Amino acid sequence: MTRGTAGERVVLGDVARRAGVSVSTASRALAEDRRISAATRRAVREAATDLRYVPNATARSLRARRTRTLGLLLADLSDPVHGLVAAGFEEEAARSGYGVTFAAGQGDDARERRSLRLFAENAADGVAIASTLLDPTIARRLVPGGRVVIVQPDSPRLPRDRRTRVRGVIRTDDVAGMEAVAAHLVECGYRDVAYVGDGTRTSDVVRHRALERALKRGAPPLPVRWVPAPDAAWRAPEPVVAEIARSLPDVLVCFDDKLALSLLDALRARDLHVPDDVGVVGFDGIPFAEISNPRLTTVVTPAFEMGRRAAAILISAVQTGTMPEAETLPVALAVRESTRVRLAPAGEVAPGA
Amino acid sequence: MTRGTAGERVVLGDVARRAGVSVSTASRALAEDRRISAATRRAVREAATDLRYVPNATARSLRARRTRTLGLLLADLSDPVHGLVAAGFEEEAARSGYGVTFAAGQGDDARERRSLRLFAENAADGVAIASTLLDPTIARRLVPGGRVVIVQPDSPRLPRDRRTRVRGVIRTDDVAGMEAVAAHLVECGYRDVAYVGDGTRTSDVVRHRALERALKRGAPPLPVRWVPAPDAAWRAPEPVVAEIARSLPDVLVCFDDKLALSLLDALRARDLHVPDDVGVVGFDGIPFAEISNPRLTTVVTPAFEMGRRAAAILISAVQTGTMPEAETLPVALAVRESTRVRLAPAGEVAPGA
DNA sequence: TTGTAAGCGTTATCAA
DNA sequence: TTGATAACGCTTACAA
Repeated sequence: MTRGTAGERVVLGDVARRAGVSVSTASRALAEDRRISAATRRAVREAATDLRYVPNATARSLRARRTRTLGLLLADLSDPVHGLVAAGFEEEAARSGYGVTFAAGQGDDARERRSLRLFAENAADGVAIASTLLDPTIARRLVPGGRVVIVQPDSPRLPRDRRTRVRGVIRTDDVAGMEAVAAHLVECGYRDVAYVGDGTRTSDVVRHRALERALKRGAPPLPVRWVPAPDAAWRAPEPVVAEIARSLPDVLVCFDDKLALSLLDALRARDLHVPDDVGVVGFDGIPFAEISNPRLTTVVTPAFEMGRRAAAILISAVQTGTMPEAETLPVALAVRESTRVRLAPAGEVAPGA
Repeated sequence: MTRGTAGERVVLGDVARRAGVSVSTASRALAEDRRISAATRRAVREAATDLRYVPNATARSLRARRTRTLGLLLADLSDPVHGLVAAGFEEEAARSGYGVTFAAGQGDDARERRSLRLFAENAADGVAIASTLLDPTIARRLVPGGRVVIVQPDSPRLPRDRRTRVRGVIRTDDVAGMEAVAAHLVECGYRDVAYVGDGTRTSDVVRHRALERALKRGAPPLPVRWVPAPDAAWRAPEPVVAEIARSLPDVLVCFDDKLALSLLDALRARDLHVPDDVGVVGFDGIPFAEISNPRLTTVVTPAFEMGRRAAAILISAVQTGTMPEAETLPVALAVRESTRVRLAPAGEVAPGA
């Protein structure tokens, strides 16, 4: 028995020897190179199967100067939205034969930089960053080829308006989402609207402002109260609800579903009934928003699809060498049980007419 | 300017040249090798920083025959339990300087094998498999070193009893969990108990049987009805609830929280009130079980911790060469609102006395 | 159509 | 304490 048949690692040389050809022929044969005769190709394939040959991607990557690996950095893997983004990212990457290595930043700047460095050392062909506070410019610097796509950027440094053109950014159309929310609130006859959010994150500011603007454009124009809720408020919503209860608004528009659902629970603990005492609107459309009690009215965002697009864009960037322009994915308002028509019964009464 | 200062990739040779030493010295210096003088070490470090040198992990891995990378294969990344497992796994791996590459099997056998093969080609130092149907023996064969740890194995092929000793397996103490559930059910005075699950997955069978046995041991012994619910029933629970409604049990013990929560919603849609008309018990303790309405009584499992342990065990196996024995992590019953004392008011009446 | 040999960027062996 | 040099396993000019 030749070497390689035993416990030793089987390498291409072993396959070549068994097939009675040279290493280069074996290499080409396994790559289905047309220059190698069909017979030789089959012989090599068989030798490879017999020996249970597993190609060494490390050696291949070193030689080829590309790893067929994508890096994915996100804030928290256990978050439902991020889980969906990651799932979509992995699915698309796998479809194209790319591996995915991932890291969670946990909102810790040092950790995020360390992760990007790890991606760099491991020579990821591209990197996606989802919902982290990291400055995109810094992120691009930390990734050698600059092949970075940012999903739902939350850095305060990124231009907030829709006109500025950026490359390699994927976001949801939060403005349109909030416009739909505003229209729905008006339709329901809500007057005293409160927005609940932390007041600093980019996506929070974007959503908050979009809501304000849309409501200001109405007839009559409606103001929006702001109820501050720290970033982790969804883990301990009671203080926020206490603040809310001091002067109950008609409806609460929440930064995201996690917050909205936890508020639902905390409101119930205070015997405040949704939607009778107060309406609640979420943002994201996570699965549990569909089966909460009451079911949550929310803006459904395509989290899984964002992940897919991020991977697709990266792979295309790797292959073409140019990073596609920013994409904004559509969202949809799902009206459910946590909001309802308030004053007049639903009808032909044009609001403000 | 020497080569490497420009856009070209900076390699160790560039650092060595700038520091005025040889490549080998530079390599050792960056590895903080004691044999290199402190002065030289600092000089090399500085050169590296100046040039923004990023070591090439691919080359290092090729030479060192280990990648400092772990593979994680799970069924569905967007599932809350898996998300937590993944988060724990990544955290522990990162703590030890390991990267994590992951893949989702989506219950597709071919896809799972392909993922394991990808891990093999990329020479992951170890692989963790969570909640997949893959036969552990096959899994071990597909991973070169056999360094596999299986989290919550769901293969029908794995020995189900607690005596058999296996290596590299991490599971939760589902039997103890169901015993606690049984005790709670008895305490509540439930008589007509139904178990809802798909009837095939290992964890389903384990939980089902454990519940049956625990209830059979009571005084009086209680039987358990079985309500079949296909694997994906939580996406479309209506047919299951229809079946349940034909003859309403006192309490539903569900395979997992996802199923329990979706049943909660479907029951409500039918005007069946929980816990007044029927009690509901879940399993897993996912975050939303704490804030559902009613809040879900469930067996809380340490999903995040399972991920941590899996990574820790793998890393130790990589370093020591031996795979630690199976671990069973403790669970805890969380009694919440979806179950309640039924017949007699809560009191000193010993059940069955 | 196939073989020879160079080289990807490290680390480790052996000398000095 | 440091330096030359040979691997690691693969792909790809360049030859034949």
